[in-house]
Amino acid sequence: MGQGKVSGMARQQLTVFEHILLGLICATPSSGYDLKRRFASTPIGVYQPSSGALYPALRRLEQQGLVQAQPGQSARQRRVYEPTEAGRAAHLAWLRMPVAAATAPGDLGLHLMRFVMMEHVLSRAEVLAFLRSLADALAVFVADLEKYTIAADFPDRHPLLALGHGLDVHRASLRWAERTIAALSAADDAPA
Amino acid sequence: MGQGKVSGMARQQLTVFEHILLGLICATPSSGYDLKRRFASTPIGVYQPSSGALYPALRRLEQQGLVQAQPGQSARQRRVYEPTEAGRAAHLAWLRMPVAAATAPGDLGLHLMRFVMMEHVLSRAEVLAFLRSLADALAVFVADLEKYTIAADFPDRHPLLALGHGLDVHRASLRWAERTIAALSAADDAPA
DNA sequence: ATCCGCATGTAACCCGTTACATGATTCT
DNA sequence: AGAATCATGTAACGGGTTACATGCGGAT
Repeated sequence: MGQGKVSGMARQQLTVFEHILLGLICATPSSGYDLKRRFASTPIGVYQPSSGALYPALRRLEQQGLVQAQPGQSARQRRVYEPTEAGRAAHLAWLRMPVAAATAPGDLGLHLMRFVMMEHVLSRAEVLAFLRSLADALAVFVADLEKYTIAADFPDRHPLLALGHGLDVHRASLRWAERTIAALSAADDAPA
Repeated sequence: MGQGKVSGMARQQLTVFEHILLGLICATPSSGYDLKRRFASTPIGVYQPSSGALYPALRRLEQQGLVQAQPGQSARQRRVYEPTEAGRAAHLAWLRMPVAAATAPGDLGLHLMRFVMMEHVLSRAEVLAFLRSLADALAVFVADLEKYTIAADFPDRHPLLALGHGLDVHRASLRWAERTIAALSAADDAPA
């Protein structure tokens, strides 16, 4: 999870958490508390960042010049952050990052997060290309796992069954990607 | 992931990683290097623990009296660990830990790991009960998510689509659990 | 005036990562 | 003997967790 020693000057390469915070701030300027509540109210409370993670991360983003506290506004007991130009650029670049086929299964949650944040930011063509490359990566993974599964010759049953679970789950992801491509391709506009 | 301040005396409550190491050692006594290779050769190299994680973790297990280096044996440049009685008991307790419905989706990988390690250690009845409770937890989660999904009224499309992915994936897990229950119930013995 | 919720922040701790260091074995 | 591999270990660093500290604001 950490990405190790870079030392010396300001570390580029944001953490996943930082990227997500930046994305949320790009969507709507927010204070730390706002972000906290947004995480809390998210469909099923997956991951509730602690204060000790949240505020330092915001400061790091600020120090790297990716976000800035809104100046005028009001009380000084509430720092509402908004993205800088550099911040928006970094966020955009993150959204556009290609899907690495090798790590796609492990990064699935991350890619889903990116998918959500892409809406209204990237073009439909870009979104479709993203989904296409995600589907391709999953297809390769599923194919490899299938090959491995039939070749495998375990003495025990549970390992093979567990492998089967991975296969099922990634096949479901793959089908979702295909279906979503179809859905987004079809809809030119939704009725009210 | 960490479980925070316990301070003072020997911290009980092993980390997931420690539990897995303990499980591997219970299955077959191993040195750190052995374990490393076992991780490496695992179906798809998911997670390759670093030396800096592995050896300290083994020492912690040793200090808590859960494993011990085989004494007689041979060279002192290769510590082969075997479980102590306390270690076996802790491993057993871990395998028998009930599936917490609230966290089951997030702990799915963990539960799969436990499922693999259960073979030949727990009775078939216990394994089936485990799978049953896992299936129940997933069913609840899926039902909740379905309810949430139809109730939800987002202005945007992507969040709903992403939610749909979660639904698909967990439905696949649920089906796997049901199917696996059936498979293990049916087989009294496999033909050669 | 006080009490409670908003809001930000900090200290101690834990553990994993990278990268490096260092013995022992084995092969040639 | 020297090289490659086996095998264990350590230091610096990053960042998340819990738990606590602290100020401001509005309600009673």
